[in-house]
Amino acid sequence: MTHSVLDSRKYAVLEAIVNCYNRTAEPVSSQKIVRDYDMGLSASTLRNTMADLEELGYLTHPHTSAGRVPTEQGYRVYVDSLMTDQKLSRKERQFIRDGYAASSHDFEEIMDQTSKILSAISHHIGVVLSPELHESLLRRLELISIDSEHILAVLLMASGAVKNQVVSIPKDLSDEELYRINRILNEKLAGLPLKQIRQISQDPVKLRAVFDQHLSDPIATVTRNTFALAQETHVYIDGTSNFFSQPEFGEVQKIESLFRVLEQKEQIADLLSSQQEPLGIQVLIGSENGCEGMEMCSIVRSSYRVQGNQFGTIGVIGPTRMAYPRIVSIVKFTSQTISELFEESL
Amino acid sequence: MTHSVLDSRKYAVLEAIVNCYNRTAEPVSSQKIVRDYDMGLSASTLRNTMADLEELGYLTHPHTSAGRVPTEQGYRVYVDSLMTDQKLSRKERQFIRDGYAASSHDFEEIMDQTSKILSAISHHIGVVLSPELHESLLRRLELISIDSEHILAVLLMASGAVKNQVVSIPKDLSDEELYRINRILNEKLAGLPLKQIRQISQDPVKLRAVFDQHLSDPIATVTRNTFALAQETHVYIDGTSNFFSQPEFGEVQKIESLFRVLEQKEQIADLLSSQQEPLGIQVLIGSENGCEGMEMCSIVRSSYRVQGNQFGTIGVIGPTRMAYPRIVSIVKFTSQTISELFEESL
DNA sequence: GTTAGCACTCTCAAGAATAGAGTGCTAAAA
DNA sequence: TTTTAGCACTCTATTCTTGAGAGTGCTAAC
Repeated sequence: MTHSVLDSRKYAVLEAIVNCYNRTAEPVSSQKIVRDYDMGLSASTLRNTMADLEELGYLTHPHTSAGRVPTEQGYRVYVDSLMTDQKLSRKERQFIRDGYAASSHDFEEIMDQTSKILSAISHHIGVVLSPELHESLLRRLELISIDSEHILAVLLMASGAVKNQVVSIPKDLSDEELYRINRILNEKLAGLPLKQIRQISQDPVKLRAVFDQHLSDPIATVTRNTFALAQETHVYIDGTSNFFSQPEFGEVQKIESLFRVLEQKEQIADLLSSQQEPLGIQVLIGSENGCEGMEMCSIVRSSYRVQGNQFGTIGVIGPTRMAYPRIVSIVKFTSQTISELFEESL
Repeated sequence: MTHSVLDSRKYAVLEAIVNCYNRTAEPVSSQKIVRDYDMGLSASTLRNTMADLEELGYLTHPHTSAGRVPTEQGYRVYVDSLMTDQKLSRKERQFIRDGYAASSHDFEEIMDQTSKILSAISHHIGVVLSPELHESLLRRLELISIDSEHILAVLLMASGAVKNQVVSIPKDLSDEELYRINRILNEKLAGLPLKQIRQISQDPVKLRAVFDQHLSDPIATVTRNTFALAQETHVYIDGTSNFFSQPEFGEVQKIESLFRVLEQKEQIADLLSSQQEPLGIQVLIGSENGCEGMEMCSIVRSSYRVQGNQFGTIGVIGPTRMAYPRIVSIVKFTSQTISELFEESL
């Protein structure tokens, strides 16, 4: 086969080096390849090829007399066109499914469990970003009186997600009045996406259009306050301590910067959601993630479908030197599984 | 003043050493004390006293020609009878109050915010354990239909805590029937502690006694399933990365064992709740916490009152060498503040 | 185009030497 | 009897050196 830039030997050597480096975490020498991979070439020839690959930017040298290490660019080529799909074993697939069998129908529990499954099976960090609520369809709304000035609004989404929100109310509302408002809100708003409801709630004209003769001052206020909620997604992380067993994180300062980032949930949320197209799987290698302190990490992420056109993201964060084929398969299969899970719960 | 075991000079020296070591994280030499503390004694004399303190078990030697370091026993004496209260500055108190001013009435947000405040002001790890629900009084219960086989039960507690629970229902219940059950459950169960409700729900005799002529098969089932929830507390942790700046955690393996423990939320919950008496503040020094992997850490913890006789726990986890007086004040003040917060929200 | 051979470079581990910090002990001073 | 000065001794930490080993790059032969 012929490739655009490299001849097939260069590709083969690059693949071997990535492979070997991912196993050992140590620079790969020409001899090592001769011994471990039967390429029918001598060490000398390999050295020439390796020098070429280095010139092209796919490999580096830690120092003069060390073996070669793939660069980010090298990994990019590997991920894009070299690596072959690695099917998960029956056991692994079962492990993932079993993980969900144990958890209840509770939305948060499913999210949390997903991060645990991902980290347990990948031996890296598992992250889950809950879907943005604003694409979500409101299934049902329940208003519960707390005290004279507050109510608790429970928003049950079609996906099964539940959002509790303490809402200020303007003046004492009788229980009957509250109940009436509750009924009307459900009648008029259930089934609509949250985004649309928010637009309605902030626009007097639309409010009038939706509620018609039912519109009253209390209704307008309650609606506005209930749906003014900030855009909010939740991040679930598990397996952070897996990073300690990675040899390249032997020094504290390297691991420190990573952990400082991981504590910033918003950053992780951005990291997962930025430029993620629906249902695609995506690999961000090293500094491609654009996240300061995570230059030594790669991310394999995929969105999952909760319901309708509403998506969340799951991912695995590991060292740049990760077993991409395996991790990609894990993330792919898990996102499928979770999507099916939500589908059948409809 | 006279003490039981030690004369006042020994106490003074021990205090000076703890003080100095906590500042520098390095073994304290006799000369260092002469220079930094005006004790009116020569280095020689101090050396004698230090040797005595070592014999008594309050100090150790890393090696022959190094300064002294307090033992856990030494810290124990320091904490129990040596250290003096250190009032928080006006600024610090304001910082804590401001932290709550920003957060809404949402129960979870208050918990989360508390852990953030604790870690930010202490520069250690802030942990919060939500109160066990079973002591909590049920304020209101709301049943929301999900599908033909499930409903969502929303339990609003008197404390403001909210618990969402997906509940299986035996057969199709009409909306009217569900509404009726909801009304009856509220009528009969609101105001009771969850623990009692659980007992009732599992005992046919008690069920009959409470519900009287209203008791029906669906009511019994819904009640049983709704209140069968596992005992559940939530742990909120923030500031874990603060540990990286502690000099005694310069090696990866030391910090690794700590982080492995921190990822086990149940262990942290146990750690916080074991033998915690109401409203007392408590300091667990080093291995006293009985938590494998946390021998190098101390915990300052205190319970807070949410409502009635229902308590949660907050705490700060830091290195054994922590500024105990300051941290104790922080934990004490924060637990007061949070208790007041819940009191006024009643 | 491929390979063997070889000089060269760099790292890593082990050892040696040195400086410095701090103690413990002893004997003198208060 | 308590305190202090003096001094020998111990241990650490740093620096320098050395040697072995791994791996490359280049050159010349196949």
